[in-house]
Amino acid sequence: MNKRQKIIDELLVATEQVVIEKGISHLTLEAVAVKAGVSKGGLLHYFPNKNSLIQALVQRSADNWRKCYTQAYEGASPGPGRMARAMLGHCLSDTSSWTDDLKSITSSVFAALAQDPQLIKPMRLVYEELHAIIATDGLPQGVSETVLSAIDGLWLSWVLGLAPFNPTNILNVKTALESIVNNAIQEGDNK
Amino acid sequence: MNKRQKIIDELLVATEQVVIEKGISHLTLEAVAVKAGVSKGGLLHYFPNKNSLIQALVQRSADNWRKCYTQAYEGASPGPGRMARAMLGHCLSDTSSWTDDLKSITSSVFAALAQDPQLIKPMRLVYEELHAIIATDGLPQGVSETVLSAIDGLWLSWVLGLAPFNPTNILNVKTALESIVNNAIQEGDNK
DNA sequence: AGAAAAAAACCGACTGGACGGTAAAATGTC
DNA sequence: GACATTTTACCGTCCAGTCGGTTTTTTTCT
Repeated sequence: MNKRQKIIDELLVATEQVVIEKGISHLTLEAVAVKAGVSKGGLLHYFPNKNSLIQALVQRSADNWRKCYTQAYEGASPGPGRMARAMLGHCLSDTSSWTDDLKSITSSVFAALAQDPQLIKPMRLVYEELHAIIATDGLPQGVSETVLSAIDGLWLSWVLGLAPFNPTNILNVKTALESIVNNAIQEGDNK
Repeated sequence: MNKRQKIIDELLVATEQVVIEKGISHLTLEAVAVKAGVSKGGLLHYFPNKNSLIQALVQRSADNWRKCYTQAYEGASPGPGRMARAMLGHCLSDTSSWTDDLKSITSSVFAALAQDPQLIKPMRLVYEELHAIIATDGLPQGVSETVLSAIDGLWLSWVLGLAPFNPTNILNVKTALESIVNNAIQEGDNK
């Protein structure tokens, strides 16, 4: 990674932090510049305008997200419900950097929504890819989709500020989902 | 409902429409006033500032949301999984005004996030009430919570613009959830 | 009932600050 | 010296909120 791209990355990290720490309403070029330790002009040297800054932020988050679930998928054993099991293992585990990834992804989504909802497109593409994999997950129709939706529901309600981060509830849902997935796999075996 | 409250309600509806039609970034007092057919001064006569406007909007949506699930709950037959069944019947049915309610709720959440994340509090309270009911739903631990989370995931990913509104996917998830809930109820009967 | 007074509703020009963006100068780098 | 980088000063726009005023409605008084 050359120097220019390294700086760009730092600027994007700063952008993310501003959103997380101060909220979208305080996401200004000035705030990002200060957080990154440069002047506003310096920031605008790398991104011609705010739109392109957020565009890059979203792209970065989307790429990261894709990497997340791809890794989880590859880490799970092959067979029916591979993606469902991968997500349960990765997204709902204590040890993962799940919450950090979530904050990152969500700050991008918020920034995009506040700037221009169309900017969210790269995220949508990743989501579509994810759904395409889910559709061939090999469990009875709707089961893997349910796992995905339930996980989505847990983190979205949290990042929107609707629900507190509740480990107990997450664990309960995780356990229930695991048993659902296991049942679905067994039913498939018995057929 | 007296005249003043009727006007206030119309102003809140206008606010909602502006968010839905133009996005949070274009939610200005001027835009709301125009949409409602009054002047900015007229709008500010009822709400001393933007903050109080959005505060009222969130409160209204929260009340509406509470009404939604309370009605659904009361409409479902008593017994284990009553809330889970209620939500599956109401939230994921074709005939319901679910999507309209969602747009309304979401526009409030967005407006709150853009103005001041703390304003979301009334929503959080409703969510907590909902969870309290869910916790006593009588199914094995985590099952009703999973239903709630899955439904949340479906609508949140939609309203955030991450996923298209996909009736087929919704139906698949609904079917899977119904079978999960039915199994959980039967298991309880057999014990 | 009808005039007078008071209150409530409403308007729209204006202000001050915030913020996105520009441009030229200054600094550093090869 | 040429080029990239960075800063500083500045501009124009947008927008929340103010304010003085007008109109409409309600209340009060006779």
